[in-house]
Amino acid sequence: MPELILKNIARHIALDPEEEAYFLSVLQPRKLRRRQYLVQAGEPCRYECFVEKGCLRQYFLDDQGQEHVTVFAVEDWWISDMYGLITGKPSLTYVDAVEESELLLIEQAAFETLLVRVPKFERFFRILLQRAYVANQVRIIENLSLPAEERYRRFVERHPQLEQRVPQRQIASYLGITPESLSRLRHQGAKGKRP
Amino acid sequence: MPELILKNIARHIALDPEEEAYFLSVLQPRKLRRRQYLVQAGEPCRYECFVEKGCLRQYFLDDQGQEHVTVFAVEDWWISDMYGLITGKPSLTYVDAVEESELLLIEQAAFETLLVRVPKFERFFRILLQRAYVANQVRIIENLSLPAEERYRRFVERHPQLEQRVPQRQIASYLGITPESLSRLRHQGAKGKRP
DNA sequence: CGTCTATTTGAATGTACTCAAAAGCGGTGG
DNA sequence: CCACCGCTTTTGAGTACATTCAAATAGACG
Repeated sequence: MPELILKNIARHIALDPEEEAYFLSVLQPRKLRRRQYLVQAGEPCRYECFVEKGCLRQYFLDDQGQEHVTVFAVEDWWISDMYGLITGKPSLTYVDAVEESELLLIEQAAFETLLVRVPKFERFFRILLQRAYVANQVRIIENLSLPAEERYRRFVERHPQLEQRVPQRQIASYLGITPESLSRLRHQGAKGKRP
Repeated sequence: MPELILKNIARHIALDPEEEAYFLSVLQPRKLRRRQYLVQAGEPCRYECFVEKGCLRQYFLDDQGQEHVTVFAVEDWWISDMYGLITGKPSLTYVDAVEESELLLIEQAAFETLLVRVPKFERFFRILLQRAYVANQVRIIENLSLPAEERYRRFVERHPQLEQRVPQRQIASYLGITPESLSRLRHQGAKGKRP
């Protein structure tokens, strides 16, 4: 069944049959209901996670208890609390389901073992991380240099699906603006078209 | 001589003597004067770069021709145009020297070969990238959730050295504010202490 | 249906910005 | 050594965009 994840991996490395079998044996399927947590901040238990179906979000709470969404992950994406996964320390972030989702998890210890037993995965995750790094650089750049309206425009352009699936409140959080501001942007932006 | 880079690497992987010798043979020492470019946007030539001494900055130009600093790299840090390095396409960013600097470069092709011939480096750069990823996530979070003054406070806290070595103009750019605003922050922040 | 949360709208506020000009600093050449 | 030039930093005034607080409306879920 896990066609999707194998295709995802095949984009960057080629597994022989044994490696593939071993990899599949490491995966833990899991379903998540809307609003259900995969990871909670402060919790020691962590996974590398691949989304087969549905949509997850990652967020953290600031000093005032405000939520800030850092990542959305839809089908064919990887998501995890990278900090927790690397350091073994308690997570800094929460990950929960935006909608009913089907996941494939790799438990932290199994993840480390996988990297040792099939070193090709070192390469695979390095490439994944490089892309994530570049994407984050671009996001930092855009957050700093673009007005909110333009950031919103680009967000919709890049994630046409998400616009419909995720509450505006959370998109506003991802963009770093208040829900009120996003609401105004959306309506003013539409109007501005006629002279 | 290149003690520093070997110690840097030894933090995550252990090289045997041959591997070490090969690695050293790949390094190209280079000195850079103040304001001299290592990489220019649009240029196809790219390196993975380790800073032995001095300080580099990475930045890009937006549509209006404004500079935006994305990274400072001092001694014992790695810096590169990751986008160019991954994709082989022309760089999106500029990298130049803030002060007289001594670098160790790995040319792009040599870098790919290194990863193949000494796969331990896949691991090394994966770990490096994981840390960079987390740092970028934190930066995104802070840019979105903290007022400029607090961002400045934390920047100084984390990079006490840079405060002295880099023009305020560039720090302002890194923080995503205008030089005027940074100047005001610095002076108001100091005053606010007495009732 | 009723409750709870999300979204919209309004009014007042504030933070950071733009534009403009003065002051400071460093380097260069007469 | 001093005078000048260019660039950075500071300071001031007016402005704009996004925020906060508050309240009304709309939607979703049990």
